[in-house]
Amino acid sequence: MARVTSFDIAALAGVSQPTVSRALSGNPAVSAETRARVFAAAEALNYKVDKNASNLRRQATRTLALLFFEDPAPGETQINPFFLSMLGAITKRCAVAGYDLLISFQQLSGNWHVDYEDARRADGLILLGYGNYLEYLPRLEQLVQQGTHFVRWGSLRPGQLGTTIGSDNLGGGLAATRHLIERGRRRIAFIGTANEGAPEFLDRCEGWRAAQAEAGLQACPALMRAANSSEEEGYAAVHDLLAAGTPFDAIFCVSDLVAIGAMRALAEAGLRVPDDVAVVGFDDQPAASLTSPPLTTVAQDARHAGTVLVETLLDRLRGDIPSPQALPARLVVRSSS
Amino acid sequence: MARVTSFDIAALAGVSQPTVSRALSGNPAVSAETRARVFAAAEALNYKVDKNASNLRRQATRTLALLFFEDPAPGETQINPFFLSMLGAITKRCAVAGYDLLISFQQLSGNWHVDYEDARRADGLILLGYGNYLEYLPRLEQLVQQGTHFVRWGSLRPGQLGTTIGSDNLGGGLAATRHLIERGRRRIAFIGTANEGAPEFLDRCEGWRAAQAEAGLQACPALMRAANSSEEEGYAAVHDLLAAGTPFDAIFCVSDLVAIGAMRALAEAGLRVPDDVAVVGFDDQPAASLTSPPLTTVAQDARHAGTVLVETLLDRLRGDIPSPQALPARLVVRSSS
DNA sequence: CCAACAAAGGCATACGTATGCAGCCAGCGG
DNA sequence: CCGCTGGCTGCATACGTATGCCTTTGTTGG
Repeated sequence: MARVTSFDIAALAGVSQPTVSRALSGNPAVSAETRARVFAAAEALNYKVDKNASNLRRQATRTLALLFFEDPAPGETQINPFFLSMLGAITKRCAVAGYDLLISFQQLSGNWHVDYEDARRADGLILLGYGNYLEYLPRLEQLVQQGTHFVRWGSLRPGQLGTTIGSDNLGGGLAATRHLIERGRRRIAFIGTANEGAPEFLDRCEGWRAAQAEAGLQACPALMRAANSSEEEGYAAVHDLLAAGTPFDAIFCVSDLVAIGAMRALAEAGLRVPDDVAVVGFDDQPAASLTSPPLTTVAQDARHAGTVLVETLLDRLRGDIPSPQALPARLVVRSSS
Repeated sequence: MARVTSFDIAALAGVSQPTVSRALSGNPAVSAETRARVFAAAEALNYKVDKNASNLRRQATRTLALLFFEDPAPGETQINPFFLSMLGAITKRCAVAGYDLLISFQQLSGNWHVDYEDARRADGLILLGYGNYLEYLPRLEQLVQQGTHFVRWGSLRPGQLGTTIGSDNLGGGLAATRHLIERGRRRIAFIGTANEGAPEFLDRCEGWRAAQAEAGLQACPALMRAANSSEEEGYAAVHDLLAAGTPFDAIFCVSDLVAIGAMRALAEAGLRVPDDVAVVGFDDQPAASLTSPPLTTVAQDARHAGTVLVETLLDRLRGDIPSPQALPARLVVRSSS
């Protein structure tokens, strides 16, 4: 069963191969009746354009590549559900726009695989993932000079390459902490890594600080503990916090997973949520509504985020220069606060 | 900045373009020193093969396509974490094998997009997802005749196209139910859709039935309720079960999400888990260990499953005909039973 | 009635690679 | 010394499409 090519269509429709190409791509120089004949022939033979040939000729790929940067933590096997939901939305939006999506996982700890390989296969790149993959951005600079566009998910900072889309992490941190203050909490702990290696977390931390300043309170350094996005680290952090003895009546965690670990540590210590300690998370992952008590958290809309990422990238491909965009982070109040 | 082609490498290395091609693809007819010169030149110019041209010439794509069939349930936006973990493993395994992965979401309810389009872009297909996408398999038959190979994740039944890989659903159902019987439960409910539209669930149901038969018990139809894989349906099913009045002391649920919903319904009715009613789920999703009490469940190793899928497909591409394979489903006992 | 012009479609070609085939040269046996 | 073999490389070409350019035909205005 030989391949069906545009020459076959041409023969069947009684026209030349170039006319087939023009007809199928909507070139207005083709008359309506010719176009109809071509379409009928293509339909009859179940013809599909060979994208390799088409892309080769046009020097474009109609493909976007998603580079997912994995957490370098060894043994880490779970992918954050947040990113996965995003992936679903990205995939769908690409399909709607007629773009293919190529997925590539990048190990931050290991070698850098992106270089020209991926760039040649795709018109644009979407950067996504854990950790501070920002340090790799300079290596993208040469790609940009070759005409590759990209967008990335992360923390909005000035002077970045490509276009950055991210949650309003500062606003989310503010909302969460204000909420705790409104509920009468005065000694609010912060659990999360707050350094340049995790810019989003740093922004959330800044919200925690600013909300307290607004209320005339002072963020207490003794109530900060580092934790990346895992339950174990959340557990360990609160365990440590309790051992240190500084009193606190609320915890703002940088992610739901951390919050779940935190609640486990509190329960073990015989503390009640929210009576003794209120807990607020971040993400609104599915698990957040399943904890006991259900977790108050800051919701990020992963599907919307994915859609915006793709649309922004498509804008760039069209030549526009879209501005960075902060997506809303909305407080969802449940029973843990 | 013009593209770097194999002609540029040829010029720099002082050889012809075909020699470059041969050297880079490891053709043994190229002498070691020539090969070294070519590699050095390619390195110097940061040359990467143009896959469009390469694929066009070779009539192969070095690409696998993942067709994900979505639940037709309207408004369903969450992707099952199980599939998402699988996706991660699939992606990684493809990368290791030097294949690209193209991802395409298919709406069962809507149009069928696979046809020749995807097939032309990929050497092989991986079918994955919810619902009974089996009914679409006949449409793949013509693809198979065109030389496209595929593997699918699902329930192992004889006479299927491609190669099927799936969990040992029957064994998992057996293990879960035997466990409940060992713990002294005698009236075990089954929550899950048990019809041909969800073959995996049907297999799990069969395990439930068989384990009871082994113990001289009889599976009670009055203790069965339908539910697909959502918390709401699990909740509604148990709600309904309680209203019906038939007594029961255990529930085997087809998924963790259903089990979580079930536990919520039990809690609302004032029943204690596991004292009054034991609950067992299926999947061992991350959320399973976070419920209170932590959920006993049947674990499927999603990452392993993804790896096996890719390896099986690669076997097929090499011309082997791998057998269907049932992957172990292992009981994880926690406190809900 | 002819020139000028627009519409429609054909011709030729290029995109970058991989490969069948032929050629060249060195080595070796006769 | 010649012919043969085998290792290595170059030549020519094909993969299937898209597009610049030219030709053909029909139309219109002067």
